[in-house]
Amino acid sequence: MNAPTKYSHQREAILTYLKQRKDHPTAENVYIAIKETIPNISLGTVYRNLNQLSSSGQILRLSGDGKTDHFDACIEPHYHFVCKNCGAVKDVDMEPLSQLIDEANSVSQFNIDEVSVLFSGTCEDCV
Amino acid sequence: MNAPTKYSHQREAILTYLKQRKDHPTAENVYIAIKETIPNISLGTVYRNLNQLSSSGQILRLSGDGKTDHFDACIEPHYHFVCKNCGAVKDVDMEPLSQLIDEANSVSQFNIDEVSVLFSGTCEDCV
DNA sequence: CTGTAAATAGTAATCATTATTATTTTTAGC
DNA sequence: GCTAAAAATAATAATGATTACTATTTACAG
Repeated sequence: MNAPTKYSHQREAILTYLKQRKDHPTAENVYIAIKETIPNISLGTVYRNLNQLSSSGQILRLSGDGKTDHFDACIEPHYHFVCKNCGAVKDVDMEPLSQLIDEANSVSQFNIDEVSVLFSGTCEDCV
Repeated sequence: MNAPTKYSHQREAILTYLKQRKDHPTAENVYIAIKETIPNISLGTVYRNLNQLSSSGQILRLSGDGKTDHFDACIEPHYHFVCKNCGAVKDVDMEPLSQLIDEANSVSQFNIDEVSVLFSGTCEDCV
C-alpha cells in the first residue's frame, strides 16, 4: 500500500481547479492558474500532486502529444483529440467502445486493463 | 515543400535496423545498436533522422507512454500495447477499426486524419 | 499541547530532445 | 575525375519538462 495521504490545501486547490475546466491543462497551466490564489505555490508541488492524484485514480493523465502531459478530472472513459497545429487537447463526444479491451485481451497474452484512444488532426480554430 | 533529401549512410542504417525489429526501439536504443556498425555516429544524428523519417511517413512515432518516444518501421495502421511495469511497447494483433476516424469526424468539428490506440496493462514477462 | 510523518517552497539535478557550428559527404554539372 | 553548393554529420551546448533534494512548515493522532 501507498503512503497515507494527509490533507493539503494545495492539492485540494489543484483538484478543484481541474474539475472546473473542460479543457485539459498541463502542469504548467495548473501552476499558473493556482498561483492566482496561492501565490507562493511551487511548480514541484503541482507536479507531485498531479502525480499523486493520477496514480490514485482521481484524475487522468493524457500523454501522447509527444511533449507535455495534460490532465483531466473527468475519469469516465472517453476519447481525446489533439490538434497537430496548436497542441490543444479536447474531448471527442462519441460513445467509447466497450469491447475494445476485451478484444485486445483475447488476441494477446497481455493483461490489459486500460486503453487510450487519441485522435489527431486540425482543430476548428486552426483552419 | 520540404528540403530535398540527400542520401546518408546513417539514415539508411537507421531505417534498415528499424525494419528488422519487431519491437519498437527508442532513439537511445537505435543509437546504441547503430554504434555497433557506425561507432562514431552521433545521438543527434539519430534523432534528426528519426524525425525526418517519421515526418516523411516512412516510420511511425509512438508517443503515449509519457516518457520517451518509440519508433516503428511498420506503417500499416495497427494498435499498440505498453507495459506499465517494464515499459515495453508491443503490437496488438487485432484488426484496426476502420470506422473510428469517420465516426469521430462526424461527431466533432475537428478535421481528424489519424488515430492512435494504445492499450496498457502488464505484459506476459511481468507477472 | 506535542511529536511525528507528510507536505511544502525553493532550488538543484536529471532526462529526453533540439539547436548550434565547424567539418565532411553527397551529388549535380563540367 | 574535378568542383562547388547544399545537405548531413559529429560533437557539444542549450532547452524544456519533470523529478530529486533539503530545510521548513503543516496536518493530525494521542
